[in-house]
Amino acid sequence: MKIASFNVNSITVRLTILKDWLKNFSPDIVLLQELKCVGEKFPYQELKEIGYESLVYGQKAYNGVAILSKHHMNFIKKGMDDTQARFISAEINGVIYASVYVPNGNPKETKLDYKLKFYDWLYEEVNELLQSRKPFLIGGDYNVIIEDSDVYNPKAYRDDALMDENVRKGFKKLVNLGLVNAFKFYQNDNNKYSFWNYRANAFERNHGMLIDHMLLSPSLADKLNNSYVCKDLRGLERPSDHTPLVIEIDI
Amino acid sequence: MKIASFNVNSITVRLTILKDWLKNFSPDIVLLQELKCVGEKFPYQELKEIGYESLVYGQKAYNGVAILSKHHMNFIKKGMDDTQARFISAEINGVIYASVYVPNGNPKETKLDYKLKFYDWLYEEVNELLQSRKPFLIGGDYNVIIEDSDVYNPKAYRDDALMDENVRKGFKKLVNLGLVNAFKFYQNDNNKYSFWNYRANAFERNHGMLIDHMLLSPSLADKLNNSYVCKDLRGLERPSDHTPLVIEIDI
DNA sequence: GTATTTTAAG
DNA sequence: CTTAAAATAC
Repeated sequence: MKIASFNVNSITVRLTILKDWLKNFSPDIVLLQELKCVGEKFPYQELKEIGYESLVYGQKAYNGVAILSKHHMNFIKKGMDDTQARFISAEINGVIYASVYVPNGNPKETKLDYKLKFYDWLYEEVNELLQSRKPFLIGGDYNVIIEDSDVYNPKAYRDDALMDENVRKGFKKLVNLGLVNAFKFYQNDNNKYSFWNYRANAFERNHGMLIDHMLLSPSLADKLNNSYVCKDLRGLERPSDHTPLVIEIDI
Repeated sequence: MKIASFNVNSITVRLTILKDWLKNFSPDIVLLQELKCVGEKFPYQELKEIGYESLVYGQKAYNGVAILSKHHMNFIKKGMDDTQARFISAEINGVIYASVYVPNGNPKETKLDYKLKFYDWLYEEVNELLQSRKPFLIGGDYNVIIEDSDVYNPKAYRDDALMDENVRKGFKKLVNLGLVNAFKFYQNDNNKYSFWNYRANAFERNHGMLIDHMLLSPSLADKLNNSYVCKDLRGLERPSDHTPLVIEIDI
């Protein structure tokens, strides 16, 4: 079973790339972020025609998350609040899947607090999920560089909200609840980053970073077989600045 | 010889339509309005490659006029002032050609005055041209509906700056200096309008108006053979809201 | 650098 | 309705 997380940076602009990828790559479940699209305008029908049901928490100009699935889904919840659509979860065949878009947090003066508050909220969510005793997975754009080797030039990001000490702690606290950061077990020089800035030919120069992650409950982690990014999508015409991050599990 | 006036509503967006038309229709001289483009970004080279020299009075977001010619041009002047690029003139084989983009004048409360001032300025320009004793032609978007039959629904425009009494007088004063309003001699039910609003399927319903005009000095008017609009351009993908207005003269 | 919104102009 | 710009976000 293939499960992917993909920050599309506008579902509208990326629809062709997304559909082509779904058709060729055929993931079972896809967690989407940065739809930049309200629910009413989400392309439900176009995705249904190629075999995917959609569950959407949309928003006007920013944010917006969704879950696509080949299998039947039961909606669970949206979060963190009504003002920013950054979390949605669903149950599929007894497993809970969540798509998360953590705030970027820059500039720190005005936006870091909300990001840290979001991490606190996410911590409580994971706690609830653990108490449910169901297997689960939370994938998405966590907007955190968890270690210096995850970015081409860590010094340039020293003061960025992506590398903020408390943000890193927020992420680490999640993992330390007993989750498995799936991609980290398969990361290597050719499978290292999930994001390349649009500016300054960052992709061509491989000036990327890893900010998308897939966190698995212990029961799911037992079945983990592989994890990688679909780097080729970043080289297409009008790409997202993120690539899909994929895990393969034995269910 | 075919001479055309065409409000392109952005030279950038209309470049393909314009070039295709130039190649197929092959006018000798084209007066352009609403370039919405600064001189530095004008597509001189692309037009030169298909046989046209360009003389441009550009402006950033609005206005902007130009003259395209297959024949050698001598620049004469730009006007009316430095703040709004709405007039440019050149001499070609002893004849003076001017491209004019009269202000729309709506809302009247704030913009009619400048429009009337522009008509006054144009009146002085025509006087100077008459005194030069050279044949001349001033074509463009005059933003005036000179008679009620020139618009599909005159009542709806009763209070519009396009039908303002003083605007009509301003235009009539120009003509009364002894100019010939070329299109009027050939206007008929199939050759009636030069503009259709983008809104409400105006073109499909033929809800158009005539606001582009070509005014000829008496010496040129003697050689006038025909005048018409290239209505087909309005039916293309991403058209201008105006069509080219053409005259044919015997020189 | 890419994408969306808002505003202005028509 | 279409275009362009400016502002915002990332």
